[in-house]
Amino acid sequence: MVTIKDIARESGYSVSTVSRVLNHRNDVSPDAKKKIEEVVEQYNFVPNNNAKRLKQNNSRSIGVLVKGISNMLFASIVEEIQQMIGRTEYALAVTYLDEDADEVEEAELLCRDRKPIGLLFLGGNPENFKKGFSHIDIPCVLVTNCVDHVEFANLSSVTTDNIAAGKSAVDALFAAGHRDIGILGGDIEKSYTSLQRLLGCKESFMEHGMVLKQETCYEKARFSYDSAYRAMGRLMKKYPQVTAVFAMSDVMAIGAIRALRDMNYRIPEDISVIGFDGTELAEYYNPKLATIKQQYKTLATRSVEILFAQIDLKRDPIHEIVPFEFVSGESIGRINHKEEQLL
Amino acid sequence: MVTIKDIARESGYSVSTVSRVLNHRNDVSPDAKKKIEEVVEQYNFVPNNNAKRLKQNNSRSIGVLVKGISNMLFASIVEEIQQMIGRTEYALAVTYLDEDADEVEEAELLCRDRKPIGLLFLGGNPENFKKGFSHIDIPCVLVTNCVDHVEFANLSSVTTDNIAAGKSAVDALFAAGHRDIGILGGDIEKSYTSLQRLLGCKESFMEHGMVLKQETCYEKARFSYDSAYRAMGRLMKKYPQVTAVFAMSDVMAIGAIRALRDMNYRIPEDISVIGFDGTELAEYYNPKLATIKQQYKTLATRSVEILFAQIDLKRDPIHEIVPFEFVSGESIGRINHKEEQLL
DNA sequence: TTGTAGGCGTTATCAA
DNA sequence: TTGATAACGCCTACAA
Repeated sequence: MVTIKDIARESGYSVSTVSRVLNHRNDVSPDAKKKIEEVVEQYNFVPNNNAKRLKQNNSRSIGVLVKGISNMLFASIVEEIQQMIGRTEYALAVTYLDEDADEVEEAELLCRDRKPIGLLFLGGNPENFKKGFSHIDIPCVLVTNCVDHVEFANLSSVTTDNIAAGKSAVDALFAAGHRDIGILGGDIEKSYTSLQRLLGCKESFMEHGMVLKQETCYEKARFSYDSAYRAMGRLMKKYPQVTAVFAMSDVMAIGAIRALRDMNYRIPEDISVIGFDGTELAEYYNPKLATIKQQYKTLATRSVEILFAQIDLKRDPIHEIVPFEFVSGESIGRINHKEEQLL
Repeated sequence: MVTIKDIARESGYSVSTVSRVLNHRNDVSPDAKKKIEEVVEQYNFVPNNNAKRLKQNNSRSIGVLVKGISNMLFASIVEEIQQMIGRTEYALAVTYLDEDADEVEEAELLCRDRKPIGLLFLGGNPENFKKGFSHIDIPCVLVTNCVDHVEFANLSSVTTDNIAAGKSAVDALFAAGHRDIGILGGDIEKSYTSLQRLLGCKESFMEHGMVLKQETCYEKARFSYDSAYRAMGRLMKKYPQVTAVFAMSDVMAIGAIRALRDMNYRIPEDISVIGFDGTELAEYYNPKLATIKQQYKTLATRSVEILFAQIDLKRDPIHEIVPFEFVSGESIGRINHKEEQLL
């Protein structure tokens, strides 16, 4: 392995001068710079990151922790972040975590290893933050989630208003004449986002003079096709009158639709379905999925802006709400057939 | 930051002994082990990976380079690999690369940084291997791709037979009576896989007494919904008689179907579509996608087995072909309406 | 502008 | 079974 010493020897300069050139510092003569760069090129030298990071205490990098690898919304957000950071001098260290990993613990490890100057969490469980976030002292932004009732001096958040969005989804179903509405969502004990969306649903029910009976109309699922497929089966069993379903992600919605079709229901003629997230897939699916679209570009942009405001401008953390958008799609129908059949 | 020295001081033992305990070695007295572990626990000490890797020359880890973050097939394979490696003493270092990154260059960096004892490439461009793979000297397996005409002493491959699979896809379309068959695939200059599948298509055409006219019936696209959507539009323009389409990934197939539906074609009544990969989405889509299913479990299992055979048993590299499976779905129809309309 | 030397936290070698 | 001590490759005072 060729090291900085080899480059020093071959170029005729000292290690320090080589190091200076490598780090683009300006206290080097043009001659030295040129010669050293030649040798670096010739030997195809790449500095050893481990040695570098062992010594340095601030790598000019920012870390991204993504919870859930096949989350299309997160994929879009990461892409956006990558483009933004790509234009700066900073490097990006993206780490993909399992859906039930402890992102805060992982963040601690990342900090030790890479010494990032800031962190972006895509998804995250407030419980984990309450438990371990105090160990982290660099500026952070929690994206698509917020931590209520707990304030940290270095933690901002950027999120869609999940309560309002959940309400909006169910409102759309009420507006189409539905009153027997089922809901497919995450485990509200663990997924704070699901809990908030459910609160929104309850609000909508109230506004329409009804009470949401959770035992009957809420069914728990993981955020995957087949888990939603099975959940939809269970929901149908315990709440057969259902004429409309709000699924808390587009993936869930698609799983539910397949389940319903396999039970010979037509979407939206027999049963209406609305999803959440507004991923690309929603507009490519048949029928086009009605959904609540999270503005992934805005989420990404604001997260990065807020992070840098904390880092460079030493701003206090803020908790920002990003607007969402109702996408009508083709999967919501006005209520009719089903009721007639039952009467 | 608490270091090994602190632990040494607090426990009353030397740095070396602490290091031994940390690395689970057995030349340590039970007393020392116990005491040191207590202190480690108490101080919540985690060794510094950078220092560790700087010093060590073989981390017990194996690296995985995944090309294309939102590739569902790869996601499934990674998951499978994770489960397999999870049962061993080895750690996994997964790196996600952009679709047009140079995976071999990245692999070199990974080797420097993490000193893995073996590498798994999910996807990869043979060109990159020809160019730079000679720099890499640890056992590697290229998954879902193979490198023809170039033999490296440390590179195995496990792949679906892309030629046969491509042929099989088009055979299915011929079998349903189609003769005007369009193809949506990657850039055959860059994507070796696409090239092979296209070769398979050509074979099928020949067997059916026809010649595949590439200029007319092949349209290039990226492996994304909207790129395939646009490509389908172009294909329709230059080859309006088309009655069936083979898309070289399920994602492409779905993009194509949306484009066709937007042009008021019904699938499969007017135009048939078959995809490739056999991802979960294929069975959740409407209509259920006909597709060529790659056996991701077998691909994963064999890759890992072959890698370890190279590492532990010093076996020579092998190039293995994994069977594929035709999934009929609901998106292929026998030819009828379209021809009638045209006559 | 350049060079020397010390140290980052760990592991490995060698003696004890 | 333990403990000094010398690396690993790089960065950074400090000196020249």
